[in-house]
Amino acid sequence: MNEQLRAISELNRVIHEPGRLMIVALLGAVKECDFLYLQHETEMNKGNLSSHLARLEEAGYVEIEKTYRGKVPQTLLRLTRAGRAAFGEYRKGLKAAF
Amino acid sequence: MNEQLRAISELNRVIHEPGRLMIVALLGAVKECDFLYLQHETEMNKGNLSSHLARLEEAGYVEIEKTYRGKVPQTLLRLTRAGRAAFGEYRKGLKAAF
DNA sequence: ACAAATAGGTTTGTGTTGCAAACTTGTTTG
DNA sequence: CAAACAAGTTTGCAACACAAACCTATTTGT
Repeated sequence: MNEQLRAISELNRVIHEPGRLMIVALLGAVKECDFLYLQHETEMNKGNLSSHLARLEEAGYVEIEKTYRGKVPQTLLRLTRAGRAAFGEYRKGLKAAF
Repeated sequence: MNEQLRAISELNRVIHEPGRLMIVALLGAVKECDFLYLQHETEMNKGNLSSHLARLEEAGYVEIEKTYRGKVPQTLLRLTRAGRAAFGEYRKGLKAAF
């Protein structure tokens, strides 16, 4: 197997999925944001966004902090160190592939 | 939605799947090859490879020609014009995203 | 010569996903 | 105080990726 194909086959699937890739790319840029901002930016519906976030949290890539802004609940999201590292690796993989 | 996120969300899913991405990348480089060469290069099993190829053919991205080399059957694969175009778009999308 | 193994794929079965609709819990508005 | 709204989560389902089993023809071993 050549290096290009190996790089492709080793791409992290959790991050590779476009829905999650959008989330990770955004969080990589803004450090922290809330659920609704993310929903607006990605144009995903809530259900979809919620489950992608759960998967990223389960993978240890995203921290989910449930808090309040006054009386309205607010969910804050940020990449973990592992998430940032995994995203870095993913981009390195892409570079190696293309 | 910003341009980076839009580029990600518009990535062609048929091509995005790593198994198929390997196939398309390889066929983009070699113009034509047979099933077994592809299997060796990608390290996929036959079943998996066969179904990814079927999906690419159905999308109009790959041509599958069943022929013989002496008495042994040989399946030749190549990208169609549409496949080449779609792969080009996909790479442009990646560039726009990262 | 003929049974068993090999070659080259395809089809089937199954566990995972990605997705949107329906639901939940709390708050604000008429 | 009922109805609408906000902020998410859970559920249900169709599509998918993957490998095991299968198929058909040729080759090899005895």
